[in-house]
Amino acid sequence: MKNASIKDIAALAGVSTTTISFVLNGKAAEKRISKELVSKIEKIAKKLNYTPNQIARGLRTGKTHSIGLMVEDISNPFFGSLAKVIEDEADKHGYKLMYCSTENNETRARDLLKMLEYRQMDGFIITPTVDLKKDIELLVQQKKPLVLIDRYFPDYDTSYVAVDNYKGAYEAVSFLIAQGHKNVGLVTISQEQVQMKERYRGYLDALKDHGQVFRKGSLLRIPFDAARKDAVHHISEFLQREPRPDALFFTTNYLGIYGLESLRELGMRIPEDIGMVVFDDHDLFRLYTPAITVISQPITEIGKLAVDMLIGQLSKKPRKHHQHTLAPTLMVRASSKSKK
Amino acid sequence: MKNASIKDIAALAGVSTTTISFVLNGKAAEKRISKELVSKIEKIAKKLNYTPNQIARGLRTGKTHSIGLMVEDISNPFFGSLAKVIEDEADKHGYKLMYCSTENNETRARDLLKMLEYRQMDGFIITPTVDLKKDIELLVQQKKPLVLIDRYFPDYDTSYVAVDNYKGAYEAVSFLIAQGHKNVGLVTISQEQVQMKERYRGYLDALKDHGQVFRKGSLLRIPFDAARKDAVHHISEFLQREPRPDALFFTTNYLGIYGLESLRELGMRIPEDIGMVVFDDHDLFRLYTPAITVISQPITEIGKLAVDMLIGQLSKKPRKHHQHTLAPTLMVRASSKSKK
DNA sequence: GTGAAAGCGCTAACAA
DNA sequence: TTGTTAGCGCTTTCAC
Repeated sequence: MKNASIKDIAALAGVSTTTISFVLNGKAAEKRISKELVSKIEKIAKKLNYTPNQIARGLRTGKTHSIGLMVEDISNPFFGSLAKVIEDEADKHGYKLMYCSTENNETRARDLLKMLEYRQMDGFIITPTVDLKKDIELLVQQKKPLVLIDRYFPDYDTSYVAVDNYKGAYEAVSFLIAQGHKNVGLVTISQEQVQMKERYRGYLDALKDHGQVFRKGSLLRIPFDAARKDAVHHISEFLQREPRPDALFFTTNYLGIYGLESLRELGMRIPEDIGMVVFDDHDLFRLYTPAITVISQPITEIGKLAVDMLIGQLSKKPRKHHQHTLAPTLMVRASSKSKK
Repeated sequence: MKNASIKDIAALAGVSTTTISFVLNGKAAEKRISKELVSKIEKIAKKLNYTPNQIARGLRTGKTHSIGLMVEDISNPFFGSLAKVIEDEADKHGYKLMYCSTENNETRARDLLKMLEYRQMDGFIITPTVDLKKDIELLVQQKKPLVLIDRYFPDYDTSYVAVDNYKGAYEAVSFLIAQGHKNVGLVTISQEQVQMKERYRGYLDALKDHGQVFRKGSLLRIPFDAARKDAVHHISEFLQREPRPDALFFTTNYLGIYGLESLRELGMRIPEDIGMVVFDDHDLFRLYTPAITVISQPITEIGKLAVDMLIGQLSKKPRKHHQHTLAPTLMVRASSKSKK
């Protein structure tokens, strides 16, 4: 059984498709179509189980009422939660999401962006990979509604909502130092994303401002796409190299998780043997014993803001780019020495 | 700047849109279009940065190459991971996903399904809510490609891929009993979903088969939409009612997480004060001290199978419904007494 | 108050 | 080897 079309209704009602279209789009009053006709049409539509074909409508109106959402990895709870907030918020405005995970793979990200364009998304909310700048620029030039989240291009003017990564990292590391840790190491990923650079910079400045010197050996970079096992292994090796760090700052939640695995393998105790702070919260960190201190991002706020900004672009003609940098929160828990 | 259309290319190349369409759809050879023309057209297309409008194409072909994915909650790592597998697998076949979270809300689920239909999804992968049966039946009647995941309707014949929930629960509870627990309680949600019913049944049968009697007081049902705080509170109360259970089986990962919070609040030790097993794995359970024994679902297999089944339906005409019930795995860790 | 007809961008019979 | 044309389902202008 094919789906009923506006034509079928027209045939049954004995009127033109135009009238049907008017009625079904709530323009009956405006067009002063008779009450009887309206109710007759509505009855037929209901009986035929009519659903307007959004593809056809989209072709005609140029609007799909769909938003393309590109995150790094939907299975990461940070992005999963963000996606959910975005979905809810978009829904309030009548938009649906087509989503995809870049997995931080440049080629994949580029292909996905193309696909989203092909599919005529009305707007985009994107966690860009480093090399996606050119493609993003193109979108902006074409005046496509677009909001970047989680990261952005420092030297290119787009709308984005991110978090003060520098500040978060600075606070995290300063906190570790204030708690009495003498040799804070950094575990980060090996990609040059702004937010990671900022977290790195925050780490360096915190060391400097508190009279600690940065040693190259205190830095561990793990490939983004490293398998869990390999990543854990890297961290374990890192932890056994002299001079051993007495605290670690992890720049992402999954690195923190790997870290916990590694510490457990090595039988190291937190915070006696090593202190730690992680960027991004997670159920695991909250409930771990001892509970892990984290830098927590305001996920709901990020998501809502991103959608609202996009909706703004979608509706208003003359658009300006807006940048929002939200403050992350240091959630002090028990994963560092107590102050001395 | 508007997007270039096939017309623009045709105008520039001085040929008809048909020819352009053939060339751009790889039918140049078949239609024996001259090499020069082909390369000329391709050059123009590239210069105009041409991207075919999939909406228009979709309208014409009736295919959107999109799959509607409805999960319970994308921010739950179980569904997040599943979504990722599905996305990857669908991508291999050239399909993109439009996704949404039902949040186990019937009205919402129904609306979302409608939206996915409006948007002419070629097929559907769905985690249905209990009352969605009628709507699903309608889809099946219309011969829409459809695969249910995680749950299904026992009395309605559709394709689905799920896990042997009964067996998983039975094993979990039998294990707890075998480890010496005398009073195993059940913490589940208050909705009548098949998979939950099955887990409940597995629990009851395991008790019976091992000579334990079921007491009503050993059962706690938590509303699906309970706020974290309330849920934790419920569990805490439950744990303080006499006679206290000496082990708990949680039917979902988030219930298990709430449980952990509750136990921590009450200062109860695992497994000395209470043993536990959770249905669904999670980083938290794996890394918690002590590590929590779980029933783990084969997420990758579920996702791949679901997509492959759907693709099968998408391509082949005469379709049969296939049901797959995969075996979950008991991952024994340290959250129960040692055998005595 | 209602209808005819054009057209959104693309594909695919059918022609030439 | 290439072009003409109709049409996918809907919206919308203009006409009556």
